[in-house]
Amino acid sequence: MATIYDVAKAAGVSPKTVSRVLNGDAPVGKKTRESVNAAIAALGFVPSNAARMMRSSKSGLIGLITGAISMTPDPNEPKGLPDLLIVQGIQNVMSASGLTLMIADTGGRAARVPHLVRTFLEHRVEGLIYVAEFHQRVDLPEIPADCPVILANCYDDYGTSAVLPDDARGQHDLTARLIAAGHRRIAYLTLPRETDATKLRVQGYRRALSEAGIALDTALIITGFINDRDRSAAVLWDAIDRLLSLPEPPTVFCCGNDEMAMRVYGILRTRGLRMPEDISVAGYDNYRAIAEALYPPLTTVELPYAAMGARAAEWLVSIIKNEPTPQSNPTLVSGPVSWRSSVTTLSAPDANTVRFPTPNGRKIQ
Amino acid sequence: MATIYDVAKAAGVSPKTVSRVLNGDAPVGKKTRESVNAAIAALGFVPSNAARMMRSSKSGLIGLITGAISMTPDPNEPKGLPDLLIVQGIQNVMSASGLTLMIADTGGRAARVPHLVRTFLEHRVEGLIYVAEFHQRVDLPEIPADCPVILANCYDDYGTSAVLPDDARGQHDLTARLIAAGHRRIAYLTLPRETDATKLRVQGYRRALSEAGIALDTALIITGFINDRDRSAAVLWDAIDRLLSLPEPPTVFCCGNDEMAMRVYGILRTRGLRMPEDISVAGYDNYRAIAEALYPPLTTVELPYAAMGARAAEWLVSIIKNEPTPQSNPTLVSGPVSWRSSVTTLSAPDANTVRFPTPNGRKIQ
DNA sequence: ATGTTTTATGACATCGGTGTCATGACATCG
DNA sequence: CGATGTCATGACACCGATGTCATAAAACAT
Repeated sequence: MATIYDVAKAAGVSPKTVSRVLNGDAPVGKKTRESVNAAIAALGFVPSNAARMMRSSKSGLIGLITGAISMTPDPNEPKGLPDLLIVQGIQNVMSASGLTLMIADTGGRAARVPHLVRTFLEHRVEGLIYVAEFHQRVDLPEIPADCPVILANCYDDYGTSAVLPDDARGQHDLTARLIAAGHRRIAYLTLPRETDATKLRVQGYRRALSEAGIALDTALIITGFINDRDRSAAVLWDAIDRLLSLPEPPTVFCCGNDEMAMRVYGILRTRGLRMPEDISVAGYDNYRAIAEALYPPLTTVELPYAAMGARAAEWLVSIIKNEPTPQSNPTLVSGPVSWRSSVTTLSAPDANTVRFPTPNGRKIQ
Repeated sequence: MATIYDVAKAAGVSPKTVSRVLNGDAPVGKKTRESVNAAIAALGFVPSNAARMMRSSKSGLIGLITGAISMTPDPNEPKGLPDLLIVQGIQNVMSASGLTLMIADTGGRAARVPHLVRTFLEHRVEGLIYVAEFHQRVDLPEIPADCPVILANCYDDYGTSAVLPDDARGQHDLTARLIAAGHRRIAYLTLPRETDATKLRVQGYRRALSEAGIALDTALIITGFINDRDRSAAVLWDAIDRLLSLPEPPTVFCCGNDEMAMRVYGILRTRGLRMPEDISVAGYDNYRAIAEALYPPLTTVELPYAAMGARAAEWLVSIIKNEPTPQSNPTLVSGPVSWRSSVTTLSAPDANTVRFPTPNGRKIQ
């Protein structure tokens, strides 16, 4: 690869003059500039970032660590991919700020994180963002204080800057909308109960009920997904059966995510129930490949991944540029309810009885 | 940030000795090593990659350009994300080879590619991989011959090394399996006809029919998806209606991808048809979040994204290491058919009549 | 004891750019 | 016309590692 010296020799000038042409930081004679540019083109010269960095000690690099790209050990399991939208949101802000994003992937092994952090520090990144695949607590290795860190979709015990989804508000808003649509018996099929998202969403669910003066019936809250692949399907079937056989069954099923909602569609159909006439379903995530393509399209809550990414990136950029950062920590980002036709409006308060299907399906709506 | 000179001073040795401790390339006295390590720890010293690179002119970096992370202008549209599995496949191979992967994203704008290539060249990457979001022809800016390039999921007109999915074989194998299961009237709802994937898959479909001695009925091949968001849904409804009203309607619908299959499920259900008793459905991609969660689970063809990524990465690594590369160009990678219960086996050859649903749904299988 | 390795360490140049300062050629001004 | 200022350019040091070579001390062989 040609160097600035090669270019200088070819153009018959000093290396410093070539540098000036490259950076435009001092006036250069027109003829000189032309011959330098000709030499650069002829030699295919591209300046070395490493050499530049040596002097300036400004790398222009931001390190991003994520498990998103290869989260699961199973190579063909793209679940959880929506959180890549966080990366997209970050990317947009960074390229607008003239910073280069280096993305590294844990390959699903948390043990690789220290190594990745180390590699980034060797590259003298000016900041680090850690993106988690779901709302969770994390524990990163120690990072020098002069390298600012932002956690996206996760938080730690040391008060590191964090951007999180406002799960409590999301589930609250959805539940409030369901209540406004006339629903009173609202089932909630949760993700694993120990997750932060579930704890917060249950809080939101309860708050919405209490604001509407509806008594909480804990029988309506059931875990609908567990991390055991083999048993998870059975758990969901069982949860739905229990809910449907309640003396006063629910009129709507809220699901921990859109994929669960899709499974619920299938299960309810085998029970002879039609959506949304017989029973309503709502999801969470607004995972559009599912929510829009399902029939009927799914009412769900948007997990504002792209916005979270953008907020995290803006926060980091403002820290690097030494601008004031009015962010509260953690920063909560909320997403809107996406209202689609999987939820029906119950006009009469006594309408919440499960009706049985008519002989053959009809086109709905 | 501390330098090797700071460490040397703190440990009372020369910088070169610190370097030896860091790299272990020459014997160092035990006591000396200990005091150097202590100084490194005390100062939080991390060697600068830039300075290292200056001397060695080995960057250990691989550049990866993709539109996968932010493919769509619409910020919440994660369609097409499965191709990130290519990135995952690459990542695994690279980290095993001790190479650091720098990922850059086009942000959906092809015009950004030259800038990204330039940035990578400034970082002196030892190789480049371009990952396309779907099987397509591309046209990259010129890249110096000493920087090897691999195209993944795409190809160009200049004979650049390319790794592609074997679409013809995938659709052939699926069709052959359907024929073996007794199907004779096999509908094919394609992706846009001008795409490479569709052209190749139609070839595979036709070959499977001709191998089985079944006459081709072009009325069974209809475009089921167009890139116009507003009209695409109508196109699919219309295509299905036309197929169902044929004098001899199909017994199975092959779809251009799993998401289309999910939509087809919904449409067929509104027509009062049950899967798979009344009609079978097959997809393409093996997008598991959909294929496994749908009810009934979807028969589909795996698009071997992870394997393609791995092949591309291995190819690049062997070029960089100057090893012989027995790859043919393009390298075609094929994925297996994932046979699930959305396709029924037709025993009697006269069984291919559409039956109408029984009064209420039953649990299937 | 002397010669020969081996071990342990440092001095110094080098990689490819850029910052600092110096210099010569003009242009401008009082 | 001389003093001052601007323009265009080059010489040289420097950023932080590492390769090369030299050298002193210790270990080993004869």
